[in-house]
Amino acid sequence: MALLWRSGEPGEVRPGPKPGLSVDVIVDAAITVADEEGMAALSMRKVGERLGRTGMALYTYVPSKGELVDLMYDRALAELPAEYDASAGWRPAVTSWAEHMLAFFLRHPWVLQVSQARPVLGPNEFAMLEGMVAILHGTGLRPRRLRGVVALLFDFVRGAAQTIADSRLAPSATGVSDEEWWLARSSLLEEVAPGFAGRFPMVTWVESEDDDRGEDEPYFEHRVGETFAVGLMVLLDGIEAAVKTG
Amino acid sequence: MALLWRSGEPGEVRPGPKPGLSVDVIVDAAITVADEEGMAALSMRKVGERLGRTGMALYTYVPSKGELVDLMYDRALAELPAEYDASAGWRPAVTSWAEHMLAFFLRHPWVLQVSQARPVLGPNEFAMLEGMVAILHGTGLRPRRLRGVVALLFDFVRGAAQTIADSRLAPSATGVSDEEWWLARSSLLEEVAPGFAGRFPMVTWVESEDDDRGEDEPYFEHRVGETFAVGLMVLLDGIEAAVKTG
DNA sequence: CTGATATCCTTATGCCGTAAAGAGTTGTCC
DNA sequence: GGACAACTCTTTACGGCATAAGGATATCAG
Repeated sequence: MALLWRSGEPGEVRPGPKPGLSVDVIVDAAITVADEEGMAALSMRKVGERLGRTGMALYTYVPSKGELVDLMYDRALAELPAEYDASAGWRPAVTSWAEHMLAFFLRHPWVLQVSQARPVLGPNEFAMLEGMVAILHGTGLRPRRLRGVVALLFDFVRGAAQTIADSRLAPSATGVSDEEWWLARSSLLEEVAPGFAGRFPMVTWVESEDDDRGEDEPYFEHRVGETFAVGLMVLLDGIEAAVKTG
Repeated sequence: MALLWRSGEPGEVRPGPKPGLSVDVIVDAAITVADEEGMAALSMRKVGERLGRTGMALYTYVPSKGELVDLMYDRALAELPAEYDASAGWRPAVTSWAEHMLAFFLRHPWVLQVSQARPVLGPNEFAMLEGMVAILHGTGLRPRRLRGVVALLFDFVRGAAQTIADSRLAPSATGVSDEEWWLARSSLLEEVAPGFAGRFPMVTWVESEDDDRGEDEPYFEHRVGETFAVGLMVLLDGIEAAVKTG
């Protein structure tokens, strides 16, 4: 964990060859690999190769793959804004926070496989938290209530990001196009599970489009984005109720 | 996916030795392994050994480890209630759903590493959804709104479960006791990150206990459970607002 | 019995993280 | 300058993983 919080080390002069790498370039290379090929394809050897070294060379700078992943996570979080404009009230600020967060997760889907695995406790994770607690501080919510709200917000955004990221991977994995996949989903289910609609009437109903939507544009990315927007609205209303109760 | 929905196969008589195993006993054994040793320790070989076979023997019944994990997930979900008593209104019913769900995740922490990885679309997953949509159907919420609420609920409970599961693993991994770990967290941070409190004042504030709590009982399990309860309350209030708006 | 089909095993391939040992480089101290 | 220690990076190796390939054996229909 010391690596997470290291600042610019003094760089005392020491014997031995000049380091050809650094923790920073290793973390950057690892993030590139994860962005391009996904977390499953991330290996020490592959990161080493990208830097013109063997996989083992990385162990001079980083004690293990696990620590490298922690570093990747915290470094990636650095691209998030540190502050949000709450001058128009907490609602738009929280909305902005959630949207930045969602976009971040979609830019680095591999983060979704890190953030839920354990508390990493790096500086940029705290900076992100700091940003959103700062927004909500003005509401007058006491710490205990506020912790609940923070957890709720974070879990919701992460879950929504996960769903969207999945919806992007699923079709390419099966070879069908995006729209086809989601159009096929229901018929596929009826085929493999005869009587699906009768067995799960509520699910069938809730998955149906709303009355005010045309039948011609049922593609999933929009649908899932809509679900995010609705969930966020409901969540904000819940916070509002908590704020009013004091 | 056909395996997920297979009912009792007709069992047509066919040449070859009698099957010594079945998909069911394999899935059960795999769940036992995952419950006892965690998802990371789950391997085909280990499941095979538990059944007195080699790892390769499983491939007669199950096409890949990935499919086995999908089957594990859907089978585990079967232990959840199919219906909830909504006679006292949707609020207690949803609360009950959330508590069952949370307990389920904590009973099988490995599920947390499956459920967010991709849509599995097994029968018991739909049964679980059916149960909670049935609760909310009575609120009069339209499908679009309801989808947002469902996603919100599910993501929240899963995220909360993840946090609690982490808090149980973290100390044992580092070798310190549970209370020590969480007591040490702040001082550890001040040590490794001098000026933490000044750098992240809001985080420091929000992590402080509420005024009406004694200093003598700061252990984390309670704290995290509290956060779950608060989050759920906020969430329910949000749903209530959505219901009133119609 | 024959031939087809099934279960299950052994073996092998190519990944993975990382331990161990050593080659080569660069500094400090005498 | 020479010795030594510290350092980077490589090679090799170990034990694990999922799973492809091939073979031994058991069980059916004919």
